[in-house]
Amino acid sequence: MSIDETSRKARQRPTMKDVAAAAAVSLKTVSRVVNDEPGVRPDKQQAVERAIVALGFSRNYGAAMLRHGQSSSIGLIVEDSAEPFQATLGRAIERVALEHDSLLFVASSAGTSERERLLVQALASRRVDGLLVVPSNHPHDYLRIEIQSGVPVVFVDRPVPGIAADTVLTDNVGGAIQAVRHLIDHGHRRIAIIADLPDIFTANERFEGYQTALRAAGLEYDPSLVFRNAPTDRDSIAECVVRALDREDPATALFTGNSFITVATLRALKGCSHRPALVGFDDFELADLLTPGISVVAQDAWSMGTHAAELLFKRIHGDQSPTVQIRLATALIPRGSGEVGL
Amino acid sequence: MSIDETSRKARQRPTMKDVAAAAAVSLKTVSRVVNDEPGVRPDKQQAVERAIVALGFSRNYGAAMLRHGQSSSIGLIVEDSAEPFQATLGRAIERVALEHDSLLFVASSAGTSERERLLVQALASRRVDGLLVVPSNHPHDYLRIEIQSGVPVVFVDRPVPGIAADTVLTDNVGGAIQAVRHLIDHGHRRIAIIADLPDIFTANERFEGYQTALRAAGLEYDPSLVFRNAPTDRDSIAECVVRALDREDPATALFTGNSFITVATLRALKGCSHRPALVGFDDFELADLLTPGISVVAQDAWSMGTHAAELLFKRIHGDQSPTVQIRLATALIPRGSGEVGL
DNA sequence: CTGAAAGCGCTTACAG
DNA sequence: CTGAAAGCGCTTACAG
Repeated sequence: MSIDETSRKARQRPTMKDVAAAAAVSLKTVSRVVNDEPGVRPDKQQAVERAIVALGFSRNYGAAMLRHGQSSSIGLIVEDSAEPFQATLGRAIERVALEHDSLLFVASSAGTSERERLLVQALASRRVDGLLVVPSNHPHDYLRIEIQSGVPVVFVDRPVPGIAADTVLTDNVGGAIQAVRHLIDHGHRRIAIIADLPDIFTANERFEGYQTALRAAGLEYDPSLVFRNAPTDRDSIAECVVRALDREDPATALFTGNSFITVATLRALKGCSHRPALVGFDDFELADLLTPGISVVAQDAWSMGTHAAELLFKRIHGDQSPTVQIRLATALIPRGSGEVGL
Repeated sequence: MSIDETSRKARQRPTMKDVAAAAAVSLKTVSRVVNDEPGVRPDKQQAVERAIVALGFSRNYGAAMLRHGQSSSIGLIVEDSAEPFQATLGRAIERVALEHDSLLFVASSAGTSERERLLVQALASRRVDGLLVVPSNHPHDYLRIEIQSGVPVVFVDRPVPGIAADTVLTDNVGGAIQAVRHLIDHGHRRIAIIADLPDIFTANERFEGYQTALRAAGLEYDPSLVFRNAPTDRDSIAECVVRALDREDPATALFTGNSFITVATLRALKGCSHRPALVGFDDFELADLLTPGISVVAQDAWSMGTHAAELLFKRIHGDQSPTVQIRLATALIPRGSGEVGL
């Protein structure tokens, strides 16, 4: 009964063979019509089109794929598809995919390499035409295998050392320099940085920018103003804020290394009587509605996704030119918090 | 040259046949090992497993699908996958899908029915095992066709009149009642509502809750406090705010019908000397960091997605029981803006 | 426990 | 302009 049900359902969808029978033409003629191939007599063409509508036929891409090797789908692996930056990235990629008649699988790795490997394999099994990956900071041998198998891969937001593939990055160093210089321009000399763990690529680059900006301004580098070990929980970040401010020679300005840290810092600062100047890396919603508005160096997730996806489809369409790395500029958005003097 | 390249690439991936040859067994034995079927002698099993690793074999799901009719993938159609509520929905669905060894296609309809139809067809062509849809408010005949073809469909956030399918909704009426009663409890008698267009299902339900709460408290319904035509641009919403407040008998409290409207209202209110009380429908990030914190009635996107996906997989696994509709409760979160008296 | 044959729904390569 | 045959990589149904 249940098996019967299943096989009936499977048969319920009409195939090209059914269409051919209904239109009294051969299977191949239906195929030509469906694929817009030339050389079909108008009357047969019409008969086929009518049969397609009448039967409610929809071509089985899977079957076509089996023969010609293209699945008309691509995959995106991020850490967390619900996080705003990555969600926007996905939306932009989705748009480009649709332009190429492709559909997007979205999968979240949660930042673990086991999960990432599992997802790469799952996507490879579906024979996606290409893969976009925001890589976790771990070995990626399984990705090398896919690349060797001929699956185009583009890395987004972070490169993977040792694997040559197109990569789209934010200009993290430049962005951090913008942020810190902005604070220096407003008279600050003691600027603390609260950033992600040093094993994260973007965190390292942003720290490098921080140092460069200080050096360029002839400011002394004070290690006691550097907090690079902020784990991703609010309390530890709040502790960093206290350590930066609650002392004899406090920081007068803060540079926060990503939007999670920025927001956690704001929570810690809430209710403080004398607040330091602040510029955050990465924009976030409502930054302009807070009092004061939060100045940020913004990354452009939308163009990042667009560039990455376009790069990927070039490869899918056979582009064999050398691997490229794209760096996207950031934009300083002053909203008040960074324009506070001493 | 380029064609050669392509065919070489296509052949680069080893097939079960290759594995069978390498392990000196038949194709069927490889199939048994790959599918964890019983009845394979341990030594052959090992030989196959070794060959799989050695060749880097990964099963082609597409080919398997062709035979047994399951693609091990599902599709999600939302209006905008980058919008926080829908992004969280997608993330929750993704999680459930992975538990069922399924991968998730995410596609954004931009709220237009042409795009939605196109996406339904694209997903149907890929023979997804099921479809989750946040439907646009338009006819959905193309969906009825898919349902008749046997594709399980679950509607999320909004029902589709005339199509019987599992549906997961927020208790919009109850949530609106919670919000408005909260304002009434704090002494407000003149409560304005700024909500979405009446052709939107959720907007209607929330308006119904607004009316019910007023009636229950014996308050007069004043049509001049009702703004149900707010198009989705900031300026029109700002205009509604002005019309509600800048008059002889102003509203003392505002109920905003979704988070976009809430935020636009806050922007309009920024800098106002005397701000009305406010409760918004739907939570948003940083609502607690604003001054005052914004009180909201929160929907639970995560459980919404989880429920919807679990419902879908039950259907995929053959559940034929009657269609259900799930209503998820909302939660009032007081943060300050709604606890302002007269 | 094992395997040879047929077939899923298409496209490719070829013949007329 | 049209179609019959073979084959893509698997699973199903069956025979040993």
